[in-house]
Amino acid sequence: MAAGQRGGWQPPLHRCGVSATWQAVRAAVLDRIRARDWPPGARIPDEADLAAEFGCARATVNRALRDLAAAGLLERRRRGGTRVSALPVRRAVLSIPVIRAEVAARGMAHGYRLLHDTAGEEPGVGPVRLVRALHTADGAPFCLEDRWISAAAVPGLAAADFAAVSANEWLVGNAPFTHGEIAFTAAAADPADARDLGCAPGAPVLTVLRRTWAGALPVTALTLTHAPGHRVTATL
Amino acid sequence: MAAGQRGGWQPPLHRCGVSATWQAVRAAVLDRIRARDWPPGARIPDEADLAAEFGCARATVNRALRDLAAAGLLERRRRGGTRVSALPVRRAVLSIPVIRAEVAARGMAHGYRLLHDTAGEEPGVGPVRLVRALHTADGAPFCLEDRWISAAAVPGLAAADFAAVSANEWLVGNAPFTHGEIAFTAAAADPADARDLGCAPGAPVLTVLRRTWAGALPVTALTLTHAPGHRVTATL
DNA sequence: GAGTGGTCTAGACCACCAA
DNA sequence: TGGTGGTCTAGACCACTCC
Repeated sequence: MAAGQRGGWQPPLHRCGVSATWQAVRAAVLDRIRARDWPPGARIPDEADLAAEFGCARATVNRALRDLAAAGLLERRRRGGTRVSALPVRRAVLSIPVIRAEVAARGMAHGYRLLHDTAGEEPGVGPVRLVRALHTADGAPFCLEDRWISAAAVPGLAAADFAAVSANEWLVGNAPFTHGEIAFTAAAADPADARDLGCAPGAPVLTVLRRTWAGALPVTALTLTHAPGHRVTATL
Repeated sequence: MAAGQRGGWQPPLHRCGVSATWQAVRAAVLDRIRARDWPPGARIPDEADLAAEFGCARATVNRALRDLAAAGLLERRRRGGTRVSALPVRRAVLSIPVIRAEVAARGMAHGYRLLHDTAGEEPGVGPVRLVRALHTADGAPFCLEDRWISAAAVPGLAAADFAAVSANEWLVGNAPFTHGEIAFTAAAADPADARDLGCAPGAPVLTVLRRTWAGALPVTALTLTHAPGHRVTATL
């Protein structure tokens, strides 16, 4: 679904109740699913029927049902109709801001220090720039950013000054990507990370691995090692 | 957008190229953003102008732009127009299947054992059922499920047999919720967790905290403690 | 083959908010 | 207050896929 529609929301009262909005249709369908009026696995009426029932256009019903399908509550197939998911795979939207914005959103002052910046070679990628930096929040270590950046995929890379602007932020504006993946895992802080993060060696730290591509070309891969206690949250 | 449209996709060739599809419009706009034809922060033409340019209906442009806004690449405001995000907050969609399905998706056999099941009281919630269970994958510990379930919010709770069906799965069909939150953090395995998971005490483990509500009523809260090495992944 | 969802169109009204 | 996005409509054609 459109993430922008999440959060506090008021139903628009167009046309003063003359006809249903797509949100109203979505709510009505959701109620029937939850009331087990339409039990898991059951097929629900087709769009034309629902449109007639709700007194709206088919396009309105379509939008409502598409939204519920995107949320994992319905499964739709051409010719096969629409069914209530038997085992709904709920989906949560994870926001991934620039680290500086993430720290600022917590009401803290963001700091940044470049730790290492060298040239290297990444197998299967070619020449890369290797960067390690520390982000701080109100002066305390927030997370370590370890990454390589492909020289081939990022024109102007050599000229970037990562002492002045974090690679995290510079890349946002200078290295567009088409797709990527992200993974979360727990790890024990290794001695170097522990030193830079100011925590005990072996302390459990949340690491975020991210990798992006521009088409078939790898752009960058990074590991964010967060200070102990860090949480990543999302809304269901 | 509809999740069903992700993945390998071929542009529909309706009308043999006479007019643009919304995906084509989205791709064209994306190209201009990436080419910095429309730099970060810049205002882009309004929907009517783009519709004229692409030779399609405004609704088609609207759908394309809404999709890009949902992905965090555009910011739209009535009267204010549409702008390219200066600091795009990328969004990733996290799938949250039932644990049994998650294990099965990895091609492993799911196992389940109830460890504890008692009545209790949760401050601010009232009487709850406290459940602790272990999920296994091919016989090896996969994750610990620790949760409370509100008796007030879940009719039929007392009759549920969590030795036969995991609470995780039973709740999917029996305790609909309206909203919830999820958080990831790294922790050190405490002695009890270490024993049940078969890992060393103090080992770094990924914990997932989840909490759901039905309207204003808390439904359940759980902690999933995953075996060391576990990863949670999503696509950008 | 035929039923269902996916999408496009052209027009319309409305809500919101920046100029 | 006017311009912009948000949405609805009624109709249409098409793609997919189950029967």
